[in-house]
Amino acid sequence: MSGAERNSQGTEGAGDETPPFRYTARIAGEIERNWQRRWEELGSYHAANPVGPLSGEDAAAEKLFVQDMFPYPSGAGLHVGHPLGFIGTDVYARYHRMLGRNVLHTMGFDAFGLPAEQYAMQTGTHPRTTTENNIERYLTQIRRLGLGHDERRRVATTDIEFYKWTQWIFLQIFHAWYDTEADQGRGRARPISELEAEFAAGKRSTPDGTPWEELDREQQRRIVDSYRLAYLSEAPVNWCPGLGTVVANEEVTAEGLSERGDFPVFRRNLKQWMMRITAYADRLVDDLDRLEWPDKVKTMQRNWIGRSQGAEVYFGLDDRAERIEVFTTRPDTLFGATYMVLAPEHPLADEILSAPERFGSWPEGTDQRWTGGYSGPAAAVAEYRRAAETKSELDRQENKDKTGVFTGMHAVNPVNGERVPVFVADYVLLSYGTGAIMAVPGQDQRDWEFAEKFGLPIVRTVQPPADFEGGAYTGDGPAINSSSGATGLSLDGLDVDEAKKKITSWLEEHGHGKGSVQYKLRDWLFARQRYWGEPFPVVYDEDGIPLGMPEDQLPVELPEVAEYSPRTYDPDDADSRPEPPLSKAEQWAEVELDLGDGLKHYQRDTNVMPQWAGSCWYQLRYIDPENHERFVDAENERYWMGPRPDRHGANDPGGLDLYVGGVEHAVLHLLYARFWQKVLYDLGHVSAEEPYRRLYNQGYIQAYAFTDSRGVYVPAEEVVEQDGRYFHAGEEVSREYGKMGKSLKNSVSPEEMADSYGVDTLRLYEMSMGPLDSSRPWATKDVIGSHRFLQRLWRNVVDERTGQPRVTDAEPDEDLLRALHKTIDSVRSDYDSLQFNTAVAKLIELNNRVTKEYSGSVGPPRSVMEPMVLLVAPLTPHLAEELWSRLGNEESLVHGPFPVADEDYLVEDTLEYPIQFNGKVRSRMTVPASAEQDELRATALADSRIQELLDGSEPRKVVVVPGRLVNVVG
RNA sequence: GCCCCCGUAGCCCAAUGGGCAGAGGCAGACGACUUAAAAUCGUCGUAGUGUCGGUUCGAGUCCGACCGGGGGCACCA
Repeated sequence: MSGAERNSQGTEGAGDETPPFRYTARIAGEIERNWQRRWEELGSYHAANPVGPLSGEDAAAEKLFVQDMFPYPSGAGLHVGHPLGFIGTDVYARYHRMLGRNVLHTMGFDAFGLPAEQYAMQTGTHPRTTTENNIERYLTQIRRLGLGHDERRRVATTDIEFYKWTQWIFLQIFHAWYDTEADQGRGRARPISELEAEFAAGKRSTPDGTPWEELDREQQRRIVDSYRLAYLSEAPVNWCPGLGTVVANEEVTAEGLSERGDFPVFRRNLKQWMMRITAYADRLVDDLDRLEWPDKVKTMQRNWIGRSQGAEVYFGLDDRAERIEVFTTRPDTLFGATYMVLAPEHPLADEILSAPERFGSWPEGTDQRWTGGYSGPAAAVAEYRRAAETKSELDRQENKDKTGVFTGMHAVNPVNGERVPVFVADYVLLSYGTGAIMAVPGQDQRDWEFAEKFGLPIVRTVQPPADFEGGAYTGDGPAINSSSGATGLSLDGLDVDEAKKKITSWLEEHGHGKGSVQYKLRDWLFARQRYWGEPFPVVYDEDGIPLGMPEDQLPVELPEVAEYSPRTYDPDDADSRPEPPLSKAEQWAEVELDLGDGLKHYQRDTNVMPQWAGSCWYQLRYIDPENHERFVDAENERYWMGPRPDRHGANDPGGLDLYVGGVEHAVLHLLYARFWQKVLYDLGHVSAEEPYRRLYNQGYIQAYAFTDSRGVYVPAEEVVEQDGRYFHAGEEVSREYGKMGKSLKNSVSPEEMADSYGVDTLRLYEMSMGPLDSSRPWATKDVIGSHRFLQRLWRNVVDERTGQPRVTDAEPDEDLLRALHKTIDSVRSDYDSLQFNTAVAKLIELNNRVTKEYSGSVGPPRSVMEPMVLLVAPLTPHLAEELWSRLGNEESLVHGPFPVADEDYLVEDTLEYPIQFNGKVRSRMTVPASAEQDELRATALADSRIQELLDGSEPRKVVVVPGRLVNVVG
């Protein structure tokens, strides 16, 4: 499309007769540039802190902290979908700023990450250069939107001053441990020095009981290190050869691929940094109840943490000292446990492999189905394990057929002394619970399937309903077949909950088990073998013991390297090993330091932190971006984020007031950030227990895309619709609905819209097209409607020929006053609840009314137009400022005033009631608003139409709803 | 397979704790302005709320089943 044609969709193409002061795209653009410059000169969006370099008197006011999810400054440029949430938060922030609140709203950049690194690999451009260029470009785009950000508070995670504090926080976590006994068993992070002191004082015994002072320094360190909240662990991690790095569980899709790049991920034992997020599992679940978050996100976090209550049960083994420990959520079904299953990697399976003499052949009478065709348990288990290891996650998912082999061992069910066979099967996972289960086919569908296949006994221990058909019964019911003469225990007749309680205490009493809680949540794998991330502030001594850098040596800056990429491999090469880029900076990696016992040689950690690190705490840095002494000043933190029981109830955990972003961060960023916040809280560095008190997920702007017969995308803006079919250049094309993007040829940029209509029109349209939290299709052709409204509003204030105000000092009539105050009232409540679409509708409605009444030579009353200008100001700030100033006001309206509805105009003197007859509206009546039930009833029954319908008979019933209607039932 | 959310006019969307189905915008028709067109302004439809059943004086709203769309989880014992 040519430039001229493109313009014709806007108002720029208006002919010579266009009145000189009409609100066109050209005038809108001038106004927007002007006011953006004025705001900058005035520092209109500067929020005052109580103390420090950004302190100011405004901090005496009630605060509001509004935040958008940290954007990644991609080089691709924004489309109109990106700023939806940014505009939403801006409208909310502006509204509250006008109400007199001290509003903190800014935006920084989550700027570490792969794209800049990959671009560096291709072009040799330093990732910092790319990142900084992208940030500048991004800023140019969002600044044009007129967002009221405090520019002084912009941060980027890649700023050295910023990541110095990210490293500092890492050290706090590294130098801390979780005391599960603290705070009445809720647990709390404490400094690691306090743990060492407990060991040294003998208050806490070492794992094997050796007195502390008898251990050498290295042994002591190994023990202490095993308690740290950030720790090194040699454990199975997600190794992604295609990316050349390990990734967190949260970054692996259900198909076993990396979320970024879709490369296969393999479980490999590698030494890696972990964060002990599991220590916080209970608090992370429980505190969800204290948050004003969408239920959907809370549910996703609950599912991810996956807390389940149950019991550990110990099964003795035939002729052996060991026992098998299992975790079950259904200890009440113990009498139905007819076999057991170990995960293929279970330690007990190792013993079978290491004792082929004992497990060389099958016990007499072993069922053929149990052998897998092998000569004995040792061979069968070895082969089964090997097969399980090579199976990818995807294979395991696709094939849910139960497989397994018998181990040759029998265990003893503690409740009745019966011998049950022990199997190895891959439907049991080593990583969950104890890696072993008691199998209860009667009450578990998976066990049922296995039992059927292997010919194992099935015992129902819960009575299913009479009409129950099918396999395992997992519902409630009375316990059956659940007693034993041998042990004297009986659960028969108890319902599931009662039976659970009884059996759990019986197990504890007899030493056969105990109540237990399990979680799906695993510790957070925190290291990446990449370049463009925060280096770990850690060095290793000659014993390989990790030591935190002293605070005064922070930041540990990223070194220059020749190669920005880690070594990557064939995506399927599971046996490859990570080689971080920083390990190639040998000069940097080897370092002489004095860490207290003289100048010594150390080796730096060559991993970098995952991209999530910066976004775990950036809200704290927004508060105090210029503080060089501390990551955030305590008083400033308390002001902006501290708990406010007076406003939010006694249980308020604190946190910022409104956090808006997409739902895709439900478990990653939002879980990690909560975790860091809680550690910082425990260690006394912050006053808020939660980072984000209120969360709101904005929807997405989507778009139609069109493909021709070859399946190639054609420019969406050139497609025409005819009778429900779509054509491009005369050829029929097919329509699909989804994302907006350059490659789909359906991308619309904010700049195009701003050029055609002005930014205020774009902002207004985005806010009016639907509720902020729902997704909807973009429709460029609809934007004109928002623009027309602004033109009419402008015309009601400004004479299009002279540019002079049209308003008069005449008093509006009472009807108009009522309409105005009703609008004020409902727009305020819509703004409060983020219902911007209905606020816009009400403003248009009122403006249409004014337009109708005052379209002639007499302009509308100033006392109506001034409040209207103030009401739209959060949505269209540039236009509103311009009109406000043309109305003769010298002060900017950024800090108010904001109209207040006069209650007197909200109550009506008379009301029109519908009168229903048998539920259908048949007539109407107008009565005084004060009319009581009896009067309403009498007036309704006296209505001629109702009389007619009743036709002389008595109504069977009359329903009177004051303020609503009257329903006569005949 | 299980769980959650959503289906209102040609399209995007409104509609208090059940209480008059329509606030607003787009598109459309007609009209004003214009030599004409664009732009602008004015006037005006259209659906009975995905389907079936239930509760109720009264259901878009509550309950059940089903259909369609979106999302989450998926051997987690």
